[in-house]
Amino acid sequence: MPQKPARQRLNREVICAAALELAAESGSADVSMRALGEHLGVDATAVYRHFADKDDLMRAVGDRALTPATKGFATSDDPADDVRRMCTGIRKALLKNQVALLITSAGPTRNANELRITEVMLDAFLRAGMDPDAAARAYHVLIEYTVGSASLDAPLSRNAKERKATYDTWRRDYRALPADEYPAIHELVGHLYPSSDEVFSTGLSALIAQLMPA
Amino acid sequence: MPQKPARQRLNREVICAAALELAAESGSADVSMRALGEHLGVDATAVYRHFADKDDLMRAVGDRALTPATKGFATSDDPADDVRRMCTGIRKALLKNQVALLITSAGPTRNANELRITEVMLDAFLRAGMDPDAAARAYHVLIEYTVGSASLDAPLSRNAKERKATYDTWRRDYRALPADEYPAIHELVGHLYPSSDEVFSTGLSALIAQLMPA
DNA sequence: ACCTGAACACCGTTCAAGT
DNA sequence: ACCTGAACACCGTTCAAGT
Repeated sequence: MPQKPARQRLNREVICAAALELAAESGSADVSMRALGEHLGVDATAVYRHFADKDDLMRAVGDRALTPATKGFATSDDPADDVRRMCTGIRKALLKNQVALLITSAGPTRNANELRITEVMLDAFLRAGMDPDAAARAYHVLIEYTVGSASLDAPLSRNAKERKATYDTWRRDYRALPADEYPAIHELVGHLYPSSDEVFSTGLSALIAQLMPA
Repeated sequence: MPQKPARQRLNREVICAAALELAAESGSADVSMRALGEHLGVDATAVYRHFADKDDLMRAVGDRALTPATKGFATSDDPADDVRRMCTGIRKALLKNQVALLITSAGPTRNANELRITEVMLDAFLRAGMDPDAAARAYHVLIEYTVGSASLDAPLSRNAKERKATYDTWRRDYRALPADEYPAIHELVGHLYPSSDEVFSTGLSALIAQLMPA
């Protein structure tokens, strides 16, 4: 009678999936190799048979997290809207899996989803009639804004109630400042820290409006 | 005869200065407490008499690195230009000291320089005649863009020759892709990775032009 | 071919002890 | 009041050994 397979054979796919599970659970993509090994039911060092080092693994994990942004993305006849939807999808995927900071620190993943995103966005700029220099520049600006702001928003994005409490604390800190030294802060403190999704949307619209021809 | 003072008494100021020295030397703000102690000629754990933990220390270091951006900053009668100069100064200070990623991961420092920057920028938006909501939003967008893009540019910003080599490698990777699957990348590959300062400037101008009234 | 486990060279942080 | 040093509970990674 056949042995029941105690656990699945290790490969890059199941390792990345396990890392994303741990990241989603813990709220941080900073997963230790030992914790990852335990989650896989395997010695921590077994992962090194499939990835050169942790950096290599983290790049693969980061790219895998972007799958929802590329899977089923459909180009429309409105290039500006395509760019907007793609950037919004990237942000959503990064925040959901807590991998924005990971990608920011590990650098370009050069993996499948990242390449697809680049192709879709460059294609949209070309369809909008932009010249090559403007198209390349717009691509870099929008990627930096999208990934960069997700990195800054990530620590707060987990729990709505907790996030609101943090914002309240920060506003309280501002109100405690001497009003004569910080008059503008005192005047605007009630308006600071709106929803970070709204802030992102404001900047994204501004960049698209300014960088892409009407 | 008096003992010569073997080394300076420890305080927050000299500890931050030492951490910034180490960060500038190593090209990364990720300094270990043990390395910091050695640099100070002191046991690693002595730092804990002056900072609650490493996070507390890193926030102080991050804010201290922003000193050049606030020191001697003079408000003009052109609010848009004030915002532009402030954001450019922040970027320069972050990249010089390699502290962008540190601030991104540690969150707001709530220290003197950060508060000064907030006051100067909010004041500029008010002087530009913006309503409170638009002013607060513009502040968040510009800070996220400035700090976020510096975080992404930081790993590359150290050495011009090395940076160019990295860009060349990335362009080579793009050219190796199948042209039928990635036509837009192939068309634009020669224009990708312009100077990151130019990319930043493009985005900054676009945001200011769109968010601040003309 | 793939995984294990000991080992190495590190971490941040606590706490009793020194001065 | 301030610093030391041992100790604790971790890290990423290498490499010989197992199967």
